Amino acid sequence: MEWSDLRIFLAIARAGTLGAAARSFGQSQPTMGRRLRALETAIGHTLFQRTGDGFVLTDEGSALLAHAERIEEEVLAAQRQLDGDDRQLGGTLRISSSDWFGIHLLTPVFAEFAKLQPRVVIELLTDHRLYSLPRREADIAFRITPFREAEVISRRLMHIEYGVYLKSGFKPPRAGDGAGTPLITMDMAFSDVPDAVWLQRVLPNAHIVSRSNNRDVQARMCGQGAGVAVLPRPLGDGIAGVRRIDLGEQPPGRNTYVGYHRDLKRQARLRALLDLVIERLAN
Amino acid sequence: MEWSDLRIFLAIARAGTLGAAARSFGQSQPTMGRRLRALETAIGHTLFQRTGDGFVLTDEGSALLAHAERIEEEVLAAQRQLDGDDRQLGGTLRISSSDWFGIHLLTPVFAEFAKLQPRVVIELLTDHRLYSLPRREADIAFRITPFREAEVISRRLMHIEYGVYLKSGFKPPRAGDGAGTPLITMDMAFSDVPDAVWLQRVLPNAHIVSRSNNRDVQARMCGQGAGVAVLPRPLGDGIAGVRRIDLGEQPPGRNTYVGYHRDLKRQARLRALLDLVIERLAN
DNA sequence: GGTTATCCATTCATATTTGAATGGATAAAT
DNA sequence: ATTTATCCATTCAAATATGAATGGATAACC
Repeated sequence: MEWSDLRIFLAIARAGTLGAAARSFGQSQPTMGRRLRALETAIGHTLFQRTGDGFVLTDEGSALLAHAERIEEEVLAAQRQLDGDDRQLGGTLRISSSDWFGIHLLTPVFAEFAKLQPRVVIELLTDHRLYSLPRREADIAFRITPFREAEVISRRLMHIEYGVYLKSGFKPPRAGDGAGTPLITMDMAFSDVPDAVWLQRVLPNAHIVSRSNNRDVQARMCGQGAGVAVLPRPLGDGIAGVRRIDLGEQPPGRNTYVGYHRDLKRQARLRALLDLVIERLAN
Repeated sequence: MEWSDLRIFLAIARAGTLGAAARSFGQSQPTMGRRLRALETAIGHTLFQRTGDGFVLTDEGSALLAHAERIEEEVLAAQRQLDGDDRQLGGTLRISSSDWFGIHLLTPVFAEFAKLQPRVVIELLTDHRLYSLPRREADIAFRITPFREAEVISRRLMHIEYGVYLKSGFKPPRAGDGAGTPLITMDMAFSDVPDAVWLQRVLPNAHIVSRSNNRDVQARMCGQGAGVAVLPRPLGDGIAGVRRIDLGEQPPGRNTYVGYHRDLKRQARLRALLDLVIERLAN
């Protein structure tokens, strides 16, 4: 049984004749007659009596009419819900990013977005797992490496400068040496990131006192006077009690990329959030 | 939007891949893919994310899934109801017949049918209107004239003999005369029915004292001694206190026909009732 | 690294559905 | 009685949907 034939049945029941139903439904009279016949055959019951004046519902037809009307209501409810979500940009967006990026750069933008689109729920995931966009583990991802997946649409979002930071009032280390200088750096798994490598090259005699995979942790240790740290400038410049020091050269910056799955290209809420992020952060 | 495509959507959501859905649904993979695309276009939302491992519901897809499942339940409820009506022979049957025929001949059969099929409600209409079968004013009609409508399926049901009746103990009139004999006969509109014409021919000098369109009224008057009446024998033979008299020749009998609309040919309850009526009454 | 299995998307031939045109039946108007 | 309008059913050509075959991509296994 074709569910769509129920819609034909509804139209005929309401119009009372095949011709009138055809005209209002936008399909030809013989087609509607045939599809009604197909429905009657599929369902095993005569739904109308055919007269010269039109079609009269049988008892079975009347019973089915009640069901068909409820089905129609459910279809319309579905359409209203989806239209409403679209127009009101309701729904959830799952975002993945690194921790400091999410905390310091994304939250202001998301707070602004929440005021603009109060019905969108943003779920920000900041652990180090690489969330799979194809598997819908995340809808939008911010990464420091370019996206390689074919089904991901991405762009470079911004360039982030890094800086070297030390607690205010502490004596800066000597560039090219660093003896006696405690370092705060990335954890072992990320010890090969460009800024960590750079720091050990510039202060070859310094010693590491603290490792973390969390930039905020590094920043807090630095602020407590534990040592020297390379931090993204958006983060470091905002930490109280630390200053940026000059070691004669700049640490390497990083690009940040944003990507989403191509199947969500036309999703209104994703587009709206992305537009705002780009407007506020892109450089 | 084709409602049937919702069924495709349901199958894919449940199977998780296009191929598996196609195999279980009995339609090819490309067709299901196309119909899903058509649905997504019609509804204006992406319902699945396509991955190498199969299809993953979007939020919109999940919302629609809930609606689609309710629609499916409604369709199945409709099918169960119609199947149940059919199997249990539930529903209404509207029957039209003349009054005495309904009262004396049909009621015993209908009482028996009610015991066999307690869920069928029989509505017996015995006024003189010619109920229209095409307009579903009646489902089955019993008439003394053959059915002429093209869409009506009919058959001769039985031959009914008529007899002349008089109160027991009264003196029979003289055939060919009837002077001084009161007659009980049909009303003016039906004064030309064969038995009424016959009675006046056989007793040309008799006088009419009572007319009625109701055979039971005629029989009751006869039983009260009001006069002579021609009655259908199934009726007259059952009246207490009257006897059938012989005027030298038999009054004309009548055939009774039964008809129903051809669109109801396969309706189970109609067939069942008709079979029982034929079994009990046909001659 | 090569092979196999599984996935979805696309192409092209075939099957099915659809609609314009026509015809028969009926009712209403003239 | 004839004409007109409206109804549904049927035929045949055109349009659309469908499925078999094929190809590209990915993951798992050897």
